[in-house]
Amino acid sequence: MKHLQTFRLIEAVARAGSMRRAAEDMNITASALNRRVRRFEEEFGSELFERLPSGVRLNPAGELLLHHYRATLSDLARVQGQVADLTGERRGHVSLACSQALLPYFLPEQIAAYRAEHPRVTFGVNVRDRAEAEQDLASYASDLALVFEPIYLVDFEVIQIVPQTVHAVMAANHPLAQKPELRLRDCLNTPHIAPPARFGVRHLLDFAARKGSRQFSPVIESESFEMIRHYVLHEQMIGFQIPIGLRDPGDGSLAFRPIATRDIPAGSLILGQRRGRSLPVASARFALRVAAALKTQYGPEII
Amino acid sequence: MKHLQTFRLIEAVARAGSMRRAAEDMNITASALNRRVRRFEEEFGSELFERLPSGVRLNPAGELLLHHYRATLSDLARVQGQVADLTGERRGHVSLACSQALLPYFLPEQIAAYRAEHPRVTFGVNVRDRAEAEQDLASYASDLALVFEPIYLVDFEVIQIVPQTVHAVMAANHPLAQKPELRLRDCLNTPHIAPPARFGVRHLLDFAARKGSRQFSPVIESESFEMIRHYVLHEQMIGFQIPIGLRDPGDGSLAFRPIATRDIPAGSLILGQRRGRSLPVASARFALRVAAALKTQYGPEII
DNA sequence: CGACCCGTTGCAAAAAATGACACACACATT
DNA sequence: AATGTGTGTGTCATTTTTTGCAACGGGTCG
Repeated sequence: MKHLQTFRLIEAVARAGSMRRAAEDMNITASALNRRVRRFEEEFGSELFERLPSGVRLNPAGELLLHHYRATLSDLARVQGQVADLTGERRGHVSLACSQALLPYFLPEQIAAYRAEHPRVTFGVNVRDRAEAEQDLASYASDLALVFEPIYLVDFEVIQIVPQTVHAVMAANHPLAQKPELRLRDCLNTPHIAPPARFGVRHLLDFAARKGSRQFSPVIESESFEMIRHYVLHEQMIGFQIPIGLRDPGDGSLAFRPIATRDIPAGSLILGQRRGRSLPVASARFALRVAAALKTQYGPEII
Repeated sequence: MKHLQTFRLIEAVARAGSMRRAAEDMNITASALNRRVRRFEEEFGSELFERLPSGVRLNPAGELLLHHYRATLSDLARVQGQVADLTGERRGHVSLACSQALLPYFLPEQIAAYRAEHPRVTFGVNVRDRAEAEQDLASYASDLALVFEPIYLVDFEVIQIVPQTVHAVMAANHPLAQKPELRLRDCLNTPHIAPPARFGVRHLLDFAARKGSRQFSPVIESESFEMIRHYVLHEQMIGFQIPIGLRDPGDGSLAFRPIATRDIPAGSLILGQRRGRSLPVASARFALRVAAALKTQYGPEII
């Protein structure tokens, strides 16, 4: 949209931290860029940047304006989606921030099913930890977030929430695989592999261990849930994951068992959006579908 | 704001119903206007108008876009208000739609008090009946609405609500002025003057009369509450008004008495805004003040 | 001090928007 | 049927706006 060009430039300047660099990024001269910014500032009635010897930085007014721009952009996308709806062709773009556990099974299934109905809708999947996901929503970088145990919940509007019990993942021949349900002490007393503290599963584990005056001390820490899932096949060790990220591979190699909820209470997997925002049509529809799937597959027990 | 010029033109075309007329309104030629509209339509990806032999009319896509424009405009005004706040000078504009009863005493006092603190804030007061007020909010023509007995309440967010008992207004020497409280039958049995059906007070009167199998039939119908208030001084007749629009002139000429709430239940005077909208700073502050004043002066009895 | 990067400005060239006019078409009046 | 008036839309010269280039002043770092 051409009428937003000035905003795009301002955003580029804010991102680059320098007029000249931004000018290069946007393929215009520094002088042209500078004059557009100055002209806009005059019209707007306030400077947008602090001019430092080393470059520029957004001042509070600039922050506010940039926020307005992002909100405007988002609303315009929504309108264009609705218009596309009117003309019959469902197109659009869905961007979502999600936890790793959703990647192997749940999200591919959901996206594929949605795209089977609406082939012109494109997707952007951003893997984010709990904190990043909410920041993504706040900056309009993602329309939706699907995260396990989000943190702040400010400006975060819950669309659907389902409980997820922490499961231990291990090789099928692991001794603990005999028991139908594991206790926390079983896990702490055997070598284990887990993600770092910023992930929801680890957070629950740490918290539960501290509560029992124990310490959770993994032999291996890995950011990749996929690596954890595979590693337990190579060494007698247990990993951790939530049910939505687990499925029996069918070859009998992998086993997973729930950990007693009296030791570790079930965590919440939450689908949400930025509070008060009207999502683009495609994102809103996809959110409905995901919410329904979550409820069907993992609801409706009370948390 | 220059970057919204195209939207302004589109709005003008929609309003005028004709390119040429809109061009004249906006002081450009029809060809220039036409090209801007066409160019935008192409960029936007959809036509905005139905081209009829007699002119143009917004199509659904155009309606959606225009709504986006108004929302954008409103948000930009809010941002500018916040920026003005940052720089210390409180300026801005408050537009509100209100019922007539607020005009003689309540609003002038409130606005004057507010402007005493913030002289750079300007006001737009639009007198609207119950239906129009809500439409004003929906189209962003007014930031706030202060109306008696609003109708639809869709997309209407209540900020403050206070009860208002219908009062009879009459000359001090009117026989009914002897009683401390009037019954509905007293009113129906004496000549009366009232506003038309679209006003809240009349609505309550009609409704109450029908309920008692009577009919409310005023001798004079007037849209002007001021005229009603003055007319009862010239002829032995009773008019109707809510307390917020009444004050003893001090010369003993006018009397007003409540009508028993078991005959006519108290109506609601409601301060509200468009649902989900973030108001400009000035409007939000003014709303807070008005809400507090309403609560102090007419609350907090339960309705 | 010189080299470098920063934002900013003057001026001429390029690009975009505009105004004036002509055209095709639909409808109402003559 | 002819005419007149309204509509939207093209064409082209003209005006306005924007841009690129080069230069300037000021700050920082080696």
